[in-house]
Formats: sequence, C-alpha cells, structure tokens
Amino acid sequence: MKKKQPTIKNIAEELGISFSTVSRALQDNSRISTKTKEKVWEVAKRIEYIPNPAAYFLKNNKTFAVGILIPSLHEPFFADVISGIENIIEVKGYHTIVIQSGERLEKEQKAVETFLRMRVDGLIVSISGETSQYTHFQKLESYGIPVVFFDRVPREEGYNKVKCNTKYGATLAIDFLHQKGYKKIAFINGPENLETAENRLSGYLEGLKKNNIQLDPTLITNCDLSVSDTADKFNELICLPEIPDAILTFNNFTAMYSMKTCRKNGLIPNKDIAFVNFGNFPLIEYMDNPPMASIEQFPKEMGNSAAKLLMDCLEDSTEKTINKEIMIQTKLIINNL
Amino acid sequence: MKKKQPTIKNIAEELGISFSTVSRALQDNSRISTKTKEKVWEVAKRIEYIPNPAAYFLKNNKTFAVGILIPSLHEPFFADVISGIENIIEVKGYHTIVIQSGERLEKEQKAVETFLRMRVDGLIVSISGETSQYTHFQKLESYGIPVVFFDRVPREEGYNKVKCNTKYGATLAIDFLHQKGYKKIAFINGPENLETAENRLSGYLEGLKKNNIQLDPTLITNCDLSVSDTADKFNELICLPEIPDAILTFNNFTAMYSMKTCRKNGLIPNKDIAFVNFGNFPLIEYMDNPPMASIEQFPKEMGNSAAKLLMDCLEDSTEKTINKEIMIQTKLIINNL
DNA sequence: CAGGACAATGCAAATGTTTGCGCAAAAAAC
DNA sequence: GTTTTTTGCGCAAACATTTGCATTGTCCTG
Repeated sequence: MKKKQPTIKNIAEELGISFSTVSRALQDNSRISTKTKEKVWEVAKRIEYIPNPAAYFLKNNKTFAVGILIPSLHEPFFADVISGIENIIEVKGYHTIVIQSGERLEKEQKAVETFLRMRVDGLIVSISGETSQYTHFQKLESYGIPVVFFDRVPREEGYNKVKCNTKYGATLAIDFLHQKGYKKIAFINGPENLETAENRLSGYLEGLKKNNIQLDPTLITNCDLSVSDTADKFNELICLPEIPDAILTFNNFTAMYSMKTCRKNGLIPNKDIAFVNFGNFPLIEYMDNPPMASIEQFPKEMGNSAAKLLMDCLEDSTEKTINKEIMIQTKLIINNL
Repeated sequence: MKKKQPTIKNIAEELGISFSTVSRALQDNSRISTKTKEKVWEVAKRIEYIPNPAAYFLKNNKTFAVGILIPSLHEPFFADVISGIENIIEVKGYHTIVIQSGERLEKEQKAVETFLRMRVDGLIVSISGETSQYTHFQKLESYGIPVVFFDRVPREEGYNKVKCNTKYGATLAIDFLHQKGYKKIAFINGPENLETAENRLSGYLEGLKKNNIQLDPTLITNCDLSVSDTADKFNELICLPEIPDAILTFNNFTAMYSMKTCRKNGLIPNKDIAFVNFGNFPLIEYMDNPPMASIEQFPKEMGNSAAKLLMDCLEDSTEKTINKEIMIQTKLIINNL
C-alpha cells in the first residue's frame, strides 16, 4: 500500500505551529520571522517534504504539465523536438506528457481529451497526416489552455505556429540537383492536408522556375507516409515513359522506403536516381549510401521555439491569447559518402 | 486566463440536488434511483463534465500516472517498449510520463525525484549505463510506489524485473557465426555495471565453448555506448596482431558506430569483418549493408510484460510488493541483404 | 497607562472529490 | 395505527494547500 508522503501538517505538528505559518514560511513570505522560517526549512529538508501538486492545483489551477502531441516517437525528428522542448521547460519547473497520434485523427482527438482530463497547462502539437479540421483543438482554447503547433501546423489563421521554412529548403534542393545536372526531378510529397506539404511543393515549383526546368506534373505525387503507399508512388514514378533522374522525398521515412523500393527494382540509389530528402536523419551518416543531400530542419531549435512561445502564453496573463508565427530556417546538408 | 472546467457542483446546481448525490450517481451507486442517475448522466454529458484528477487524488491517493524512465528516446528499442507499455495501461485508464536519463546517473536520480513529486502510481525503468547503486529507487519503494525494471535491471535481488534472454541470444550469435566459418569473434560489450552486459558475455563464452572456439580475452572489450568510445574500442580491436573476422556488438548504436569506423579504416563490413548485433533496428532493412544478423529482443513484448507486472502490483493490494522476474526470449534474425 | 501601530502567527474558507453517517419519507409489517 | 424497514438523498469531514482576515503580543506615543 502507498504510504503518504510528508505534508505541511507534519512539519507544523513537529514544530508546534499552525500549518498556515508553515505554508508561508515555505514560500518565504515576509510575514514570517526569519527564525521560524529557518526552523521550518530545516524540518522540511530533513523529512524530505515535497509539495503535493494535486493540492496546489486545486488552489491555483496549475499543473505544470505540458502535453506534447506528435505523430510518432519513432521519427527521430520528433524525438529531437521533444528534447528541445524539455530543455526549455524543465528549468521553469514544468514537465511533459507525450502522446503519439500514430498519424490517426481519431487517436489525436482522444489524446486531446486525455490532456483535457489531466488539466495540462498547455499543449505543443504537430498534427497527424489525417488532420484537416481543428475543432478538437478549439475546445482546448475555449478553456484557456494555450496550444502551440510546430512543423505540421493548421492551415487556418489564429493559431500559434512554429514553422519551418520548407519552401526555401525545397528550392535549395532543386538548386543543388540542377547544379549537379539533374533535369527530371520527381517529388514524393506528404499528405495534401498538411500545410507544410503545400509549402514544400511551392518551393519545388519555384526551384524549377528559377532553374529553368520544365514542369512535368506527372513527376509530382503525394503519399500517406506509409511504407506501402510510398512504395506504390515510387513504382508509379519509375513506370513513367521518362523515368526521373532525381527524387525529392517528404521526410526520412519516405526516403528510406523509396530507396528500398528503388533497390528492389534493380536501380541503385544516387547512381540511377539521385535522392534528396527533408529531415536530416541522425543515423544517415552510418548508412553506406545515404541520400545525396538532406534538408536539415533543426528540430531542437523548433522544440526550443515552440516551448518558449508556450511559456510566453502561460506567463503573460493578458486575457487574449498570443497568436504568433515563428519561422525556423532550413539548410541543405550534403551527405558526403 | 484559464476557464474552469465543469464540476459536479455545476451539475448539482443545475438539477437542484446535492453534489454528493451527483458523485454517487456518476459512480452508478445503488443508493441513487435510476431516475436521478439518468438525469445526472444527461447533464454530465451535455456540459462535458470530466472528473478532476487532482481532487480525486486527494481523496484516493491515486494519479493513474505511470512514470517511464529510460536512457534515451532515440534508441528505437525504447520507443518500441513505450508503445508496448501504453497499449496495456491505457485500457486501464493510466497514462505515461516519460523521462530520459541520457545514460547519466545524476539525471536518473533527478528524474526519480520528479516522479516522486508528481506522485506517480508506479514506475517502469531501464537503468542508465552509469547506474550501479539503487538507493534512489529504494526511496520509491519506501513510499510504496512499485517499480518494474526491464532490459537493464539491477544486479541485486528483490526487484521486479523483465529481462531478455540475451545470454541465449549471444550463444545463438556465436552458433551462427561459427557455422558461417568465422573463428576470431570479437565482442564490443556495453558497460560492465549492466547485468545484461554480463549475461551477454556469459552467453558469448558459452557459445565459444559449445563450438570449440579457443577463447581469446583480447577480443572482448567494454564500451560506454558513446560514439567516440565505441570507435576507440573498435580501433583497438583491429590493431591486434590477429584482426577479428567477426564482431558482436552490444546494441544498434554500437553496431552503427563501429561499422562506420570499420569503413573509415578501409574495411568493408560483412566482407572483411562480419557484424552481428543485439537489438533489431527497425530501419536495418533500409540499409544497403546491415549487420549480417541481429538478435531480436522483442521490445513490444517487453513493454507489455513490464506494464502487466506493474498493473498487478498496483491492483494487488496485498501488503508486500511482488518480486517477480520475467524472461523474454530472443531470436536470431538473419538480415537478408 | 490607554491607544494605536506593527509584527508574528493562527483560523477558517476555498478548491473538487469521495464517503460514513444521519435523516426524512414512504413502504411494509405487525 | 403504530412500529419497523427500506428507499433516496443530504450533511459534513477529509484530502493538502493557499490566502484573506482575525487574533495576539509588544512596543511606542501622547
């Protein structure tokens, strides 16, 4: 059975003073004499008193819990973002609760319910590949729980967003490939409902125009990020009358999946078809034949920014929620073989 | 500002009954008439009442929170274990709080403090590479908070453990390599303080004996799981008068790190030196040249077992804590190229 | 030496639940 | 028609904490 942890009452009894005095002493309130405070602190330390967060919440309506809602822990990008978030919030006394949506809208909605039940103070979210309406998040806002979206953000206005300049990244990728002499550059993009997919596409288009490459719409395709669909889309591409000589992929996994399919078809990645991907996979340097280049999205910075923005929302007690958009730069990293 | 979520008082006021009746109605208590219950349920649903967990905790001393303490989220093994845990506990109404120790004892101790502060109901732990004393966990037990260790467990008796039969796995690996004709099989093991490292070693030794391979102690080395130390240990191995023709590594990362160092030295993995590793890396199938074989540790099963054991501890209100050891089997997976 | 000022502390209410106990009214038993 | 049982519900305490207000004691001032 669970033994109770010490409370301020235990301290009060031991010192023969009232527990309200103890409470104030622990808060270093000026109304309590230094002598009493020191006695209280001594006892508190000795019996290893830890304030009870449940009681604190009842009075102050604050849990110091931040919910993190992401598609999957297995994508190293998100694991990095989490580390970035934690670094910022832990020094402010907050802790995190992570839930994975698994790219499913239904699980995402359930997760929001869970966060509501747990009374988190705020939420940091990257939406699932299926999400295109945001009513479940509006419920949070209606209770005054601030939400910060990162990377995969709602398409609508009126939300806190930390975005990544994937449009620019896509253009960089085309520049790079064009300079290397590639002409038929395909794009396996992510789900159309994701704004970032749209941005990547517009960067891709801009890159083509800039480098005077003729647009071929058959080279552009969207996948649902699953293994099978990525493979299907890759197979469609290499069945075209003119096989692409380079492919840009939505993330690490679509890169991996399509490179595997590439090999299965007897084609050698980066030799027969050049690969460039979004998201710099930390293990890429341990691959024999990684994508030729990757668009680094600086997940740690994104985590930092998202966390800072959320902290601002939580500390600024101004009535209206902040609605800020932050843009993180991208960079093209050439994976030297 | 945070708006308050509805309470049972709101329901009581709306129906003009006392809130204790509402409480009992929500619990489907037999003392309340069906008619009243139905009215209560209707209102509760309409105003989207969610019980306040803080208030519940004050009365019942239960948070329905399970702490998970792991070395790193970036090791896919642990990400899989987490999914395994969640599948079990979420149906029982629990949720998880994950903290990474980063292989550091100090962070691990701090994490335990945090879990204590948050009043988690129980804890699932895989200890850091630095951990060889367990006093910080004993404090948890002294408050009656059950702890289940998995994979990396304390060397001492008297704890709940979900282990993996890595000893058997190591023997399987030697069998495999011997059968393939390898004779000088090196072993880059993990930190000596980990019991699982000891088990892997004894499986390695048993495998050698079983296959009549002469033991060469210079082929056995321990690393601290960092990139640099792994590389160092690999370099030492290939500076030996007799270079090993095969290497068994402690986990996915040591495999990756040493394969990279291998290539840096102009040697081709699996051609000049065969690689076999513990932990089946999910992305291994997307590598051009993965380790020749991997010892699958079934992380999802481990997560399931650990979670079930913890649930047993939490539900069995028998005074004494259960001290159970569960063994998960391993399997050698040949990574077809 | 009464009165006020001020310092140090205690009381009690409030937060949202659960639950033992008690109380009324209706139903059943005599 | 009185007593007993049952039914249905409310009161209030308890959980750990914070905080507005009240209380006590001491010292100073007029």
